[in-house]
Amino acid sequence: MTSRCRKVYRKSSPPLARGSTFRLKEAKQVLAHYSIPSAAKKPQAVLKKQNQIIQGACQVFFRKGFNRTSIREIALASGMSMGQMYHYISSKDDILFLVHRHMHELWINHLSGSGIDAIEDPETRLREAIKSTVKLIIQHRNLFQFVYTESKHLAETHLEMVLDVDEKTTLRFWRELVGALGIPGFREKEIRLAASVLAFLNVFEALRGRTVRDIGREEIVDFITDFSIRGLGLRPS
Amino acid sequence: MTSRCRKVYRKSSPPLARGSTFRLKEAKQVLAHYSIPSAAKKPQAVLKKQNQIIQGACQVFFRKGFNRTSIREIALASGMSMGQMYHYISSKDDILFLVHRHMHELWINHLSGSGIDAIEDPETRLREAIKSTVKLIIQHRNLFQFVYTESKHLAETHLEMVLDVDEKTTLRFWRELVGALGIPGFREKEIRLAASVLAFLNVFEALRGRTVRDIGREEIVDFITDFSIRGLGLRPS
Amino acid sequence: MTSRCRKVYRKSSPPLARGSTFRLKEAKQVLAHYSIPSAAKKPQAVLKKQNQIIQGACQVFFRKGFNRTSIREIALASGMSMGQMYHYISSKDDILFLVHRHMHELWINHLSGSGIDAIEDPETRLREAIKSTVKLIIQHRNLFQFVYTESKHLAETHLEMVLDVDEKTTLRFWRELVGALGIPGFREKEIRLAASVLAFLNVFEALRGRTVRDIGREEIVDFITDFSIRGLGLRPS
Amino acid sequence: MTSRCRKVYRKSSPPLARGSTFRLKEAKQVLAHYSIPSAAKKPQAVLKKQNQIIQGACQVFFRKGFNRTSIREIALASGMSMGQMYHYISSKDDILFLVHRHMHELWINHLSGSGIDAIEDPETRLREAIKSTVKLIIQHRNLFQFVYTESKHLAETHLEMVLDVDEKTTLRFWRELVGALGIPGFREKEIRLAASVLAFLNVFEALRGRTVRDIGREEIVDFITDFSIRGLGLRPS
DNA sequence: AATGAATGAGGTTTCATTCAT
DNA sequence: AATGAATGAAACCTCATTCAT
Repeated sequence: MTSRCRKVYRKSSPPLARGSTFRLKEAKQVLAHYSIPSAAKKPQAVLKKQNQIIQGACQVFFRKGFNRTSIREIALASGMSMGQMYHYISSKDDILFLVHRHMHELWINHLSGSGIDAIEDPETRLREAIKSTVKLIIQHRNLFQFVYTESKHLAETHLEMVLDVDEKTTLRFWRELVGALGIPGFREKEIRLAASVLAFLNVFEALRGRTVRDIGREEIVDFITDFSIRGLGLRPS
Repeated sequence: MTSRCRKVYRKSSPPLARGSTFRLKEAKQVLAHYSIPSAAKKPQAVLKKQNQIIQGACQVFFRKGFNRTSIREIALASGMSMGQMYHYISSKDDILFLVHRHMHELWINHLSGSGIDAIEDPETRLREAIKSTVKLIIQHRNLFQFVYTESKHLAETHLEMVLDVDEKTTLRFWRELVGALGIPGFREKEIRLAASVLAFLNVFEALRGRTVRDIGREEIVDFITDFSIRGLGLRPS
Repeated sequence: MTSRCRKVYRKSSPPLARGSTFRLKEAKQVLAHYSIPSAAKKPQAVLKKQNQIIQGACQVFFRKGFNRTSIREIALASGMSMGQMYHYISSKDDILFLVHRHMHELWINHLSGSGIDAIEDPETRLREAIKSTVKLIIQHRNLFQFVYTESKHLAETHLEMVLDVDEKTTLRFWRELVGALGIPGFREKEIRLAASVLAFLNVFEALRGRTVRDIGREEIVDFITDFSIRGLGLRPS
Repeated sequence: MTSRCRKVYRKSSPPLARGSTFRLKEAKQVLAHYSIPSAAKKPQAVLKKQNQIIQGACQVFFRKGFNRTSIREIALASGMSMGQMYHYISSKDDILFLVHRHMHELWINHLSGSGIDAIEDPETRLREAIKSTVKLIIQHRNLFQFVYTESKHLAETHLEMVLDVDEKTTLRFWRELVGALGIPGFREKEIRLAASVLAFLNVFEALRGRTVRDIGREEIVDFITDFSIRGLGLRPS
């Protein structure tokens, strides 16, 4: 009753970069290892169609939430018949996972494009990463809000996968950045805790921004950035 | 299809304390103004039965989530027949609201009992409020996690009410505390933003603690407290 | 994928009478131990409604077979709504099992009523049992044909139960009768084999009678009876 | 809803050998007159591909039954694409018919190879035919079980054809053998009845052998053979 | 006040068959 | 001749809510 899913995912040994220099490129590689089984043969068609599904699903999901959205509605919004859709996915949960992965890709690509990895100074790098992330999340508020509140409805296998992705991309990314700061008194434990808290704070506007919707985006971005930096004991620029 | 609820709540003008001294007592009063319509006559019986429902519902909700839990299961866990339960509530959403209110009551009572209101020094008062709240939330992790992730599935009327309660108790409480600090450069906007962020950070462990479950509760409490205090630009004790 | 059923049956230690005198009464008791879980409370209502379902289901099953019959059709033929029907069963397979049990009950009651158990002479008793059984089966040709060809479509749990019932009523009954004959050279093995073959032959008309439908029932009954008796090496009356 | 099949078979007047000497050769000829329409041109390719389909289908059918097996699975097991498969058949029912015909061919070839037709003495010929048939059926238990229990799910046209084949090969074969015995009191009616019963008994192990699986094959073969011979009033060797 | 049976719309998923390439 | 993507009609089952007792 708990789980309605029967098929399992193929994750061919998702590699976890060891060492102190986890960067965005590696995060991308990690993502590539998680895929949804499909009856279709051509990988390219799969990618295209799954994107179509993601787009359609988001339209409805953001409005009604995961549970109140029926597969029929998703198919309609994606411009596919239900039969066709099930050619490219195997369950409703699969769609949620696709959206989840889409969110991660969006974030990674955004950061890659903003040249974070190239910044030398660890403190500046962290600040810019936060700022850039918060901006993105505010911009795609619906997506992040949806993913962060609905992922928990996934059934076992899918849930594990989602947590896995999170752990191996987001958390690892922040941990690396915090670790590079060399804050006195911060050992592995504190670093991980800080990384987790940073990742959490980033998503503030998407999850609880309702109450501060009258405040400008810029101000919120700056506030969260400064709050995070100061929270770590650093001095805001 | 979006909303299955037809009955509306009686909220007889929920009063919002004006002035600079919003305290926990007033939060309690606010809460008292939100109630669920029931076909039953005796108010006391209603209270008792509704508590029974809350207890039963939580047992199942925490395990299976709101949507996967059927009314029948809640009735069973509450030791009532379905017919009886519908005497004291009018819809499944009502139950979610009851749990929500229960969470708020728990928090207010907890803070009341810890003598926060009596602390003179604003900085100490804030620090203790945070610490006490984070402790409570970790202790009742399931409840807070459930409420914070499931509330958004409520249909219109119920959702408004939930947000209203939040606004008039939690947020107002933190705003008052932050406002009393007199941080330079903090006008109403910044104060509200800070209050929102604090309230959000408190709930970190319940929402994202999964990733730091190997770290001791005490350490997490202290970390969140210090992080919050520093984030506001204050000096941790 | 193989089994769609999740709920299991309560069989509270189905007793298997030991010793040489298994009779129809005991077969009845065995049957009573197999039941279908139902959300309903009053056992009497359950019995009545389940009978209603059996009657309705048979109307459609005999015409279209198990797989081609939808539950909607069964509900319709039973004069119930689908919701109501699912109050008294939990799956389509349950209905098939109910029909199976119904067939066994019919047979046991028929034999009970024909005074088989009272016949002293083992040979006469066997002959009469065969004759009586074959008659019944021809009379309820559709029912027996249906049960004997469709039972194998059941999923695991249900299939086991059906085989169990068969083993503990039908087969045991014939084994007892054959055993009482004291045929020279017949040890346990031969007795069980003979019992199985007899049970199989009885159902000839229902399964393959199509090809001899122009021949009178009486003649078929006599032919099968004599064939069976002679087959065992006995002398027909 | 009852029948999903639209295409009909070409049976160019299947000839029924008249006279008292129906033999296996003629049975083969009868079979040859039943075929499945195909869009393909070369008859030989059709035969080869259809055999491929039969082999693949059986793998899955025996495991999951007709209804639970999807066309896709059959195509996979046959090493064909779905499109290709539909070049050589026109419906799922066609496949069931192919398997049915395959079973008959197997049986006829088996008997042909065992020299039954050459045996002079009618009693010996019958005994050997039974023995040989039962052996074969036990050996190909899955096939015979499948065909005998699933054929009835066929839609009208196909069902008629299957019964036709049965009537014109199996039943006619046994009728001829029994007729040749010249049993006193056996007129056409009794002969046909006996033939039908013999054909039915042969298949005992495949249909109900589950209950005697601990007993050796040899013993079962001998038991069925002797039982049949005695049942006809003859003396076992 | 209380019971639990009844309703019926709606959910997700499967699959035989057709069709464009 | 061959591929496999696309269709769309059911299929089985669940459940919030109402109602007769």
